[in-house]
Amino acid sequence: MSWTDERVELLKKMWGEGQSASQIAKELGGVTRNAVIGKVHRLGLSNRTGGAAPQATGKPAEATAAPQPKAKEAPKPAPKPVREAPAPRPEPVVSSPIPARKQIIPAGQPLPPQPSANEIDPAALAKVSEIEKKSKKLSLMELTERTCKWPVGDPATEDFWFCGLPAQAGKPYCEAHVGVAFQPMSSRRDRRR
DNA sequence: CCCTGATTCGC
DNA sequence: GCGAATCAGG
Repeated sequence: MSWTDERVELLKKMWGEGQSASQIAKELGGVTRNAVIGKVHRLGLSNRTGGAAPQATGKPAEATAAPQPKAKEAPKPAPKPVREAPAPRPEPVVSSPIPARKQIIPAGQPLPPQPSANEIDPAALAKVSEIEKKSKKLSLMELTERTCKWPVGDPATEDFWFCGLPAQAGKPYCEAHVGVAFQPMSSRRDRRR
């Protein structure tokens, strides 16, 4: 595989979105995460750690200030007659008059219980809410053995994805979701019969 | 152990 | 330019 314009473009896009190199590699196909990282660096992307780029072991340790031969402005006249105007935004998908909360039980394996009126650590719930913002929003096919398979949103709409954050080894969920998925069965009052 | 990006260097 | 190997860390 070679770095065609389209592939590079996708690389830039995904990298910009904060996707990991390995995920980008998987998306592109035919390349490893190393290839992606290498390309990222060659393209001049990477962290803008304006500060310092500390080397590994104290090997090199020289070159105080790298000379920047970039004395010219970035010419951006590229009219790029290719392609039409970028697609607008197929956004307005959800927003149907969905009554409060749907209690859909999709056929298939029993999905983990969505946080509801259950008795779960408020702290754990808060953590879940927080990490959901950072979720990779993976589709079903993008899940791997080591990505969090916690479903988010409503499976009946487009507003649905899987957490996708790195799952703990052996576990199906990431750290936060493991917290709410596996309860240390505490709030179960001794129910004598 | 799983993962992350960063760097090196032969090709 | 490319990317596997390696490194350094979480």
